[in-house]
Amino acid sequence: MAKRFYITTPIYYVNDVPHIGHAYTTIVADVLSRFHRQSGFETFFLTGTDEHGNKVLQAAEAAGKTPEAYADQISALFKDLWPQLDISNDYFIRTTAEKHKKVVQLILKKVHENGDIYFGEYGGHYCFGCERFYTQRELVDGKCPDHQKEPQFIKEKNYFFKMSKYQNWLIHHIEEHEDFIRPEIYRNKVLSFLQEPLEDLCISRPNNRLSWGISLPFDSRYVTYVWFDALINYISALDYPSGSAFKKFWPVAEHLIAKDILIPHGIYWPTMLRAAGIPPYKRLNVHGYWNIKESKMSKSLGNIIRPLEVKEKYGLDSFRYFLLREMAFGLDSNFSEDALVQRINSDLANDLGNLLNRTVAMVIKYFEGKVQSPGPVETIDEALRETASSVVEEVEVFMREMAFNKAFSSTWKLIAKVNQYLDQTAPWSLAKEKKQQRRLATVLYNALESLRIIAILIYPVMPRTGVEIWRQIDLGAQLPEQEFSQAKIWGQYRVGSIVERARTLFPRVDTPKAQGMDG
RNA sequence: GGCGGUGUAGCUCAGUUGGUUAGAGCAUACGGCUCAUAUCCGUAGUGUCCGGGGUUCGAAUCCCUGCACCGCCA
Repeated sequence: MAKRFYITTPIYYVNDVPHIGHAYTTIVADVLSRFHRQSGFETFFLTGTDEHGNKVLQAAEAAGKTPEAYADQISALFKDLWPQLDISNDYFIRTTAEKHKKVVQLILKKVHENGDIYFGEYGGHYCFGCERFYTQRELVDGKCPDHQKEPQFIKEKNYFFKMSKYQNWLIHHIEEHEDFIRPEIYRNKVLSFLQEPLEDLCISRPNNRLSWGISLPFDSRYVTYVWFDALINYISALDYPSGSAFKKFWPVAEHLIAKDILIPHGIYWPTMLRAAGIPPYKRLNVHGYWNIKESKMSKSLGNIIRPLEVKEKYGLDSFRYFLLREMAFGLDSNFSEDALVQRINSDLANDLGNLLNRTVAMVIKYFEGKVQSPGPVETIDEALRETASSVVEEVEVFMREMAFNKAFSSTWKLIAKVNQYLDQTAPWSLAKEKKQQRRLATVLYNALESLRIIAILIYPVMPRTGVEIWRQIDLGAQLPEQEFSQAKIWGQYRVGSIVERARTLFPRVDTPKAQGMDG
């Protein structure tokens, strides 16, 4: 059985510029992809942009552009951002791509022919800006909260998807598959949502009101609305129905989303797939929000965190590490520069960076940079090896569970253990005695070997740092191709390597109080 | 209004099925080392486990109730 892994991010809507939320989701997907590639999985990592709808059309008009040109421009903002955050996606899907539109129409046709799409009438308070209906309760002083305008009551005929027909099947499927939606709190939310009767889903808009969309194959007076367009990207990118990528990767599909789109992904999408005769995805992974200073991030509060600004100021790997270390997957977390600086100084500069630095410095000082072969194993060496081995095992389990905070806290147990090991074996004292040269060589070898392993463990989240550690300890640039299993085998580090003292891994951030980016 | 979540050390949080003196990291204080990015190692803490009531030999954990904050739904 081939080991395969398929991970998706949502496709991001192009009326918004990239912020920390987009960055987090995409970085998590990247870390998972790198980890699975390390673990020998054939991996497909998908991200992209959602480009239809009125908001895009209006923004295009405001900018004096065609919607095509405008979508190209904003889509490129995302596409160009990802390489700068070391995102290793295999494909970038756009909903305006021909291949996507074809699949959307194919699915619509299929579901329509199966009798699961019908024509009906719907009336309600409609906000043209949002291109959606509002309930009375959602309105603030009778006005749309986004546009501060009174919605109009309209009645119109539209196409509906018989979602209700698949409600029982879906409940059953979720109950049978414990891992279908995780963490559990989101699985429970979906199940409790399903306790009420599902309404059918309105899937069209008349094209005289919304022209920027994909035409219904069975009625050209309408375009499809939102979900039958956007969600289908996950299979159109794989060249559904006959593409080899679809056959290989769909059975192992895992989606990654923030909690705001739980219902579309947990309910609409599986029922759509069912109606189209496609098996459901394997798993939906749901994460929480990044709050800024205890409040929600929003344009109106002016507290948008821009990923490239953080990278510029603190470095990319630090940012990636912080995001994964600080958030318990599934829960909300707070982003603050103070917390980021604290992580950088204590975890990265003091613990990890300084460990590499002191180890390499001693090899240079005592052996002119050349790694000597180790001597007999002592009890304290054995304890270090055992810690390394148990940490590697824990990290593997935690990564599979998406418990990144635990995975890295575990990795840091090993880093602390090596610092402690150096303290207890005191190589600087051994260096003073001629007959302790072999013991000195052993201690330094063990520290370097630990660093080799640590680099493999941190590679998914901090690829640049991992590679830099390997370079400094003369293991070359092969870390990205290194199997995770190599972290499990002690003693891989080559005797005779020439270590190199290069740049500081993480400079300490000494500003007493960081400010500017979040306030 | 209905449902759900959260409330534990100064801060961020762990605490499995109820079981000894409630934990980790950071921050703080003191001590040690000097290879290292004034870094590292060790020691020390401090807690009305949101309030009240109950079950139990025993409750942060289970039940009831109140308060605060958050989310989803109507």
